[in-house]
This record gives sequence, structure tokens and C-alpha cells, in this order.
Amino acid sequence: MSGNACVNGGCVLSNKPNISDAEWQVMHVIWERQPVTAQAIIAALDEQVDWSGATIKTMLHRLVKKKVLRYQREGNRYLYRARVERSESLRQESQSFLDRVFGGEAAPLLAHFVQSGDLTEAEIETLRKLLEQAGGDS
Amino acid sequence: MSGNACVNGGCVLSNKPNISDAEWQVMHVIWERQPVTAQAIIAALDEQVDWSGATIKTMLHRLVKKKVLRYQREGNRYLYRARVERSESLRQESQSFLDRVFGGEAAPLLAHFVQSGDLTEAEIETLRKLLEQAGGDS
DNA sequence: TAAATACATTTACGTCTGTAAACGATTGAT
DNA sequence: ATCAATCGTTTACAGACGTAAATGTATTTA
Repeated sequence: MSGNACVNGGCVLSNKPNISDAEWQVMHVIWERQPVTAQAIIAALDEQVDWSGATIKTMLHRLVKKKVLRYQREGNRYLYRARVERSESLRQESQSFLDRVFGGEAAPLLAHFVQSGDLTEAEIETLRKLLEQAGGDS
Repeated sequence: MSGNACVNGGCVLSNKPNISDAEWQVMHVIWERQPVTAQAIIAALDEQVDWSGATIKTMLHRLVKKKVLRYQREGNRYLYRARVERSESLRQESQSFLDRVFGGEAAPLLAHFVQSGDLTEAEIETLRKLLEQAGGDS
């Protein structure tokens, strides 16, 4: 995914923390249940993916290094918490996706998803209202 | 981005070709102007990014290897063409993004972009119509 | 207190990616 | 025909990622 700038045959992280594919799965669990132990995270993910506990611990470690997570010792184990807000991460990742794949054009992206047909009637209604608000503002 | 499954300490490509961040930039140019030479691609990208020609050639090479591009010799140089349709790539990448970041929920994603406020009045109108169609279908 | 258990930390390894220089082949010009 | 310019191919390298085993450390149990 995005977020790294490279020079001189090497790559460095950009200012914004970038959460990898697999790491997003971990973050979803953490945002939902924080503060949470590695155990609980592993248990929660066990229903969704097929990773060994060691793998998830590696991710936790990397997320801490990236300053996306922080932890608090609690006896033997850690309690993990997010250091970045879910909404902010969504925003950044969405913007990066929009730029990368849709060249920054929000309308085609929206059209794409609206036409994908995954929306329920209620969702459509909600969006209609949101669109009205968006229209009124300008 | 997504698309690789790993086993045994190694990673292998999944069935779907995955286009990296930087590669998307190249692909946008190609979809717009194909068939197109490396020269033209490099020239077009020169206005947008700060990569050396060599870098872009590497990407072209990798995209060919990934079977995202094909080429046709034309004397000394190649004419590059996409082997995958833009719309199909958008679809796949969008789906993967939706799953990864929004847990597969299209409505929150759409709400997010509608509220981002980047839409013009005309775009809002267009989307309103699309929503009506989407609603009528179900 | 010693052994077993449960955690976290370190090490590992192959692939992908960003970035580009070096090298080889082909073509155009003199 | 040879030299220079052009274009594609190979090689390079460091960081990120997916995946996980091995190792070290602290806690619980016998």
C-alpha cells in the first residue's frame, strides 16, 4: 500500500504511518475491543483468518514500532491500545486509495460503489440524505 | 496492497494480479493512451512524478511479468498495451479496499466520501440519480 | 523452590516494492 | 561501415510484508 518514499536504493517510511493489509485485520479488532491483550486479539482473529499466534504477535510488534499501537504492561502481559483513531486512519487510507486508484476523483469512485449493487434500501435512503446535505452546503 | 498469500516463510502471488502503488500511476497513463511507447509513458509521467526513466522501465517490465501489460515490437521499441481492463482493475482494487479498510461495508465507505466534501453540485446530482436507479432495482 | 506455563522479543526467510545504475542490442546518422 | 544514440534487459539493494519458529523472561503451579 502507500506511504513509503524511497531514495538511494532504499525505502523509508513517509510521515504518515501506513498500516499493511494484514495489519488492518488486527487493527479492526483492536479498535473494537481496546484495551485488549494479545491473547484476546489472537482469539478474535482465529475466527476470521488462519494465522498462527506468532504471526499476530509479529504484527503487534510492528504496529507498536510504527507507533500505531501502544501498550501498557499488566503483570505478565500487555494491554494494547490504538494510538491513532480509527476514523483518522480510515480517512488517510481512503484518501490514498482515492488518489491511487481513481486519480483523486471522488465522483467516479462513488458511482462505482453505488452501482456495485451491494446497498440495502435503508442504506440508499441514508446516502440520499447525506447527498442532500452535501448539496445544501455548497 | 493485497494479493499475496504466503506459506512456509515465503510469499506467492495470488491468482489476481496485484498492481502496486507506483504501478498504478503507470497504468493510468497506459489505459489513457494505449498503445503507447515507454518514451511516451515516461514523458507523460514526468509531469506528475519525479522518477527516472529507468525506474519506469522497471515498472513496465514488472507489469509485463505480472501479465498486466503486453507489448508489441515496433522496430526498435515496444508498444505497450494493457491486458486487463481498467474497469476490471478498478473493481478488484475497490473490492479489496472495501474489505480491508471498511470490513466489506460499502455504506460507511460511501458516507465517508460523500462527507469528504469534494463533490461538485453536478456530481451530486449525478449521484442522486444513480442512487435512485439503485433503489428502483431492488 | 523447581518445573511448567504463558508471554513477549528476536531471529529468519522469501517475496514485493521503490528506486535506479549498468549492460547489451538495435537503429539511425555520418 | 562505424559511431553514437536509443531502447530494452539485467542486476542491485534496502526497506516492507507475510509468515512463523526459536529464544528469553516472568508467572503460576506442584
